[in-house]
Amino acid sequence: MSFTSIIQSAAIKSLSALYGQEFFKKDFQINETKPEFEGDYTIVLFALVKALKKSPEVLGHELGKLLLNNYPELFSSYNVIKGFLNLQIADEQLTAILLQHYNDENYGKQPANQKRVMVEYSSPNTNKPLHLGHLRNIFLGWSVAEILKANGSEVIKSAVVNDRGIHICKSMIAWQQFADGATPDSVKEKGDHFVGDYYVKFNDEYKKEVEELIKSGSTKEQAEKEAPIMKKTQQMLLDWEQGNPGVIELWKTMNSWVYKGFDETYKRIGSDFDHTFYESNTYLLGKDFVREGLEKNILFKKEDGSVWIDLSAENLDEKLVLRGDGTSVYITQDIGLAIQKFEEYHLDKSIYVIGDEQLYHMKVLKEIIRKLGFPFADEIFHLSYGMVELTTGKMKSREGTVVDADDIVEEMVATAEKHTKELGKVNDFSADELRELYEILGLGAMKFYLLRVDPKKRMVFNPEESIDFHGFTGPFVQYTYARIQSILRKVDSEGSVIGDETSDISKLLPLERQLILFLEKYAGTVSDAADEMNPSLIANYVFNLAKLYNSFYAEHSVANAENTEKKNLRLRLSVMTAHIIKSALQLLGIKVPARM
RNA sequence: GGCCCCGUAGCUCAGUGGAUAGAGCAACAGCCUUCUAAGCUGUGGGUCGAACGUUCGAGUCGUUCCGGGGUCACCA
Repeated sequence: MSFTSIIQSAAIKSLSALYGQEFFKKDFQINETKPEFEGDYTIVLFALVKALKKSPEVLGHELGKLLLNNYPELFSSYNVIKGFLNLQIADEQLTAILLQHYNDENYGKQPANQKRVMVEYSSPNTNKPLHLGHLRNIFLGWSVAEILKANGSEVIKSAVVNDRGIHICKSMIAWQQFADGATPDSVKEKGDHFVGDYYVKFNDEYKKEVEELIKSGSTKEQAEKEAPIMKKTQQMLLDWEQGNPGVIELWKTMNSWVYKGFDETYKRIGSDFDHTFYESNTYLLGKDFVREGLEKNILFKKEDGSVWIDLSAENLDEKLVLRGDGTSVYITQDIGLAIQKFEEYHLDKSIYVIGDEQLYHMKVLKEIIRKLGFPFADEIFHLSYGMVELTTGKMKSREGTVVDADDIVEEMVATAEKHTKELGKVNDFSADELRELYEILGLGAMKFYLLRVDPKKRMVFNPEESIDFHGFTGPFVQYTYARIQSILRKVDSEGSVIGDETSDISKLLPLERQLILFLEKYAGTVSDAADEMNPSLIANYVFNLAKLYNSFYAEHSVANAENTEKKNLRLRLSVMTAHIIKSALQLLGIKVPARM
């Protein structure tokens, strides 16, 4: 149990004893004491003043005295300033916590809670390579999945691959028309980039044809419909839906190129999935539910045969759920897949990591499922995140203003190499060890950068300035870990071990106290991050922990401490800090180096 | 236009109704004979977009306005 909740219940009991009435959590607040005041935790008394008709000062002293009296092992002193009762935690309590947890690599993790959750993320189209926006999505989804696991849930990581549809046919047509039989192998290009090139070629050619048609007298609208390459593409989509063997063969071949490229990227960035759904398998799902919805009068049919849902009562207007010709739109299959997920996997919760541009779409989806009468509608959760924008504006693949995922990863790894060589601290590493270190640092910088901000907020990336390795960054935290390992190696080589004495621990110095108090908060942070599905809470916590440890490190020597007791205390502090850094970074998908 | 999100230091961001609003970057000044200087310490930098309201107390809650973005397709 965290200090905050221990203090909370202690205060509730003491207040009831003092004033003979019941109190609850919501009746007062517990905060961390601001650094300019003496104390560790603060009970804010204002809210109690009215109910008890006592001045905050009197109240504070009465409560403070009783707390100290009733919990002498927990509190060592208190003071009252205005309406704030500041409490100091006893040193013995802090050292006890340290002793209990310092060597527990699972500190902060919760036992299984019998909840099964699916997290869907990544969900790329198979017609172009991944870009920076996908990376935010992937890192976010992966991290949230790990955070939920740490809190005891069973998590299924899933991806939906958008592998069919008109956009896929565009690359296929362009390949037929321009590739002259080229393959990723023949031109030595990564498969997803190779296919992406033909998607771009399609758009170039399409634009050219439209312009020519306009020149020869067509209107813009006509030209866009009549352009030969577009007509061919639409025909190909029909052929695909009818299972034309040649088209299916080409589709399979080109998709396999893309998958190979994606797999390479996923492997490098450390992303994985327990299950992949393919849109080509699921796009027909949902039609049955549309029929059911019509029977139940949840949906209605317009004169032209198209099917709609009226959500104007929910402020969501009318939404099309099936085309007039009976074919699916996006939401049709989403309805089907959403239901299939719950029924097949017996989920308690289904999380979708999707950009905030689809907020409306996801609200509608949830509402439709609710109206269809499925009780799990409330357990569909859209984890929406803001777009990654460039200083020059939005990323658009068609206009070539995207930051390619493979490129940026490569750049980060190269930057890690440059810094490492300049510092020259690991000149004895083998080539393999160096390569591994560069990956750990480069990806650490990249992931931390994308995860340290609140997912909900859109973020700006400046391609001109490379991502930093100093300050509020992954490498800063990794560096702190490496420093601790260095201490532990030194102590180990001297043949010392951490003693198991518990008595005679001298008074804690301010930075030692602060560190223990901060380490204690890790479990609460992991739990908050899970409740809010927000990895940035972990990133902020672990950065502040590293910062605090670095101050401690600069101020006090561990290996050459004043005496054995201090040395043991500081070794424990260091070991626990290292464990938590490793654990927290793992939740962000970031690895730690033993040296850097 | 309807609905939704966002405006905090020059830049990128924390701040979950409580005390004099905090970090990182950038700028400036110090600190390596001692466990890794990718570090530490310090200085400067703010009408929290604006106004009104609720409250003992508002960056945080409410209303209105201003500025930016998203979305409202028989697109995906």
